Amino acid sequence: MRFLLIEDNVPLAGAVVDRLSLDGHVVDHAGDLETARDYVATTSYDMILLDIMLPDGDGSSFLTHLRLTENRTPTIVLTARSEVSDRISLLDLGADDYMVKPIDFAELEARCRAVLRRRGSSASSVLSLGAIRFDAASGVLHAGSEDIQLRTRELRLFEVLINAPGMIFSKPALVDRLFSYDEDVSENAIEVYVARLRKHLAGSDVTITTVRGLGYKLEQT
Amino acid sequence: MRFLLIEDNVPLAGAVVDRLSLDGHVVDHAGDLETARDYVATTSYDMILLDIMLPDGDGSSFLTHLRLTENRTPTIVLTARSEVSDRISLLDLGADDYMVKPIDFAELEARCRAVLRRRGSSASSVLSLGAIRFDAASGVLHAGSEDIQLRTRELRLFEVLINAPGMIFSKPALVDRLFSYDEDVSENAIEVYVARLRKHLAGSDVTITTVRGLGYKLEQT
DNA sequence: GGAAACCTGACACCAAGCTGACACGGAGGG
DNA sequence: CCCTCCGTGTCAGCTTGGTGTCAGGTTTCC
Repeated sequence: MRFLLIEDNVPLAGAVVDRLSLDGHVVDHAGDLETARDYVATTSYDMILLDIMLPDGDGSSFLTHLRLTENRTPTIVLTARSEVSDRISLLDLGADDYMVKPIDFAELEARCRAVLRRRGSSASSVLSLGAIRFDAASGVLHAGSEDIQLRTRELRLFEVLINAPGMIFSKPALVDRLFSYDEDVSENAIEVYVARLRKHLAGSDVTITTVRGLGYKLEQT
Repeated sequence: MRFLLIEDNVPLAGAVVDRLSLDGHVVDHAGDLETARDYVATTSYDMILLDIMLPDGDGSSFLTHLRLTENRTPTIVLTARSEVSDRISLLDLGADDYMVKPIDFAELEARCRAVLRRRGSSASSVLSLGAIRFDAASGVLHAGSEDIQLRTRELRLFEVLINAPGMIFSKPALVDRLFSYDEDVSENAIEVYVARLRKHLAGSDVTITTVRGLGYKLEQT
C-alpha cells in the first residue's frame, strides 16, 4: 500500500513513517499543503493521513479540493483534541475517519485496516487466479499444496500484479510502486523479485511473463 | 487533442508544432510565460509541453502556479541536460514526465501517449478495426482466435497505423516515427516490420496495403 | 525487357533479462 | 555487547530473444 502522510510535526511524522514502513507500506511525507498537492497530482495513493493544522493552511480545505476533483482516496484526519470542534463536519467533508492526537500507532493501524476494508479497495483481501489463492492481509500465497509466507517486498510486488492480471507493468512503474522516492533502487531489483516470486509460483498454473522491452504481467497458463 | 507548447526557441517550437500537427493535433504556441498564462486562462488543453528556461521567468514557477490552481492538465517538461539537477524535483512540482533536449520526436510522441494513457483521459486503450482488436496498454493484438503479444517495435508501428486507418504513411515518415535520429536505420527495416505485422494479421480481415512509391496503409478488406 | 521498388528467409549482434553469490544492516537473542 | 539470522539490493557473468542488415528473389511499371 502507498500512503501519503501530511503532517508538519517532524518527529511525529517520522514515527508514523517508521511504523507504517514496518508493515511494508510505502509512505511519502509532505510537511505542508503545497507539497501534498504536488504529491497527489503525480501519484496514486491507497490512503491519505491528513493533519488539520498545517503551516500553509487548513487541512480541511485540502480535503474539500481533493473530493471536488473526484479523488476518492481513503483519508483519515489527524487532529489535536482542541481542534475537534466538530467531528461531523470533517466526515461531511469526505474524511473516512479521524484520530485524536497523541496518536496510538496500534490504533492507527487498526483504523487504516478498517477504513480500507470498509472501502472495499481490497475487500475480502483474498484474491485468486487459476489454482492459486492469495491472502493480501496475511501475505500468504497458496500455490499447489503449499502455503508460502511472502515477505514484504515480494508481497507488494505480487499485490500489484494480481490486482490487474494480464496488464503489463514496466520496470520503472514497478520501482515506483514498491519504493518511495528517496529509495534509490536499480531496476535489477525488480528482476530479482520477479525471479523470487517465480520460484514460489513454480508448479502452479500462474506465471509471470516477461514482455521484453515493456515489462512483466501475471497470467494464467 | 489540443496541445499548448511553451518554448522560446522558435525553430525548435516550429518543428514540434509541425510534428504534432502531422498527427492531427492542434498546437498553440506560447513563446513566454505571460502568453502562456493567457492561453491557459482561456482555453482547456489536453496536454502542455513546457520548456523550463524562458525569457520572462522560470517554467517551474508556471507549473507550480498551474497545480495550485487545481489545473491538472498533463504536462511534460522540456529541459536542457544541464538543467536536470533533479528529476524528482520536477516531478514533485507536478510534471508528469520530463524530456532532455535535444528532443527526439519519436520519443516525444511515445511519452505523450504514455502520459495520456496513464491519466486515462483517452478513454480505453482498446482500438479495433474489422475483426481485430488491439490493446495498446498490454500490447496484445487479437486477430482471429489468436492473441499475439507484439514486441516493442512492431507495437510502435502498429500503433501508428491503427490510429489512422486508411492513411498512407511513407517509409521515411515511419522511420521518423519509430526510430530516434541517432539510430541510423535503412528503410528496409520498415519493410521487414511490415512483413512481420502482416504475418500476425494473416487470416484476419485487416491488411497492410503497399501503395507503391508512396508508402503503407492499414485497411479492412 | 529492364530498372526500380518491394518482399523475405537467414543471420549475427547486442542489449535486456536472468541468476547465483555476496555484502550490508537491522532485529533479536544470548 | 557481540553474534547470528534473515530480508534485501547489488553485482558480474551468462543466456536469450528482438532487431536491423543483407542478399537474392519477386512484382510493378514504363
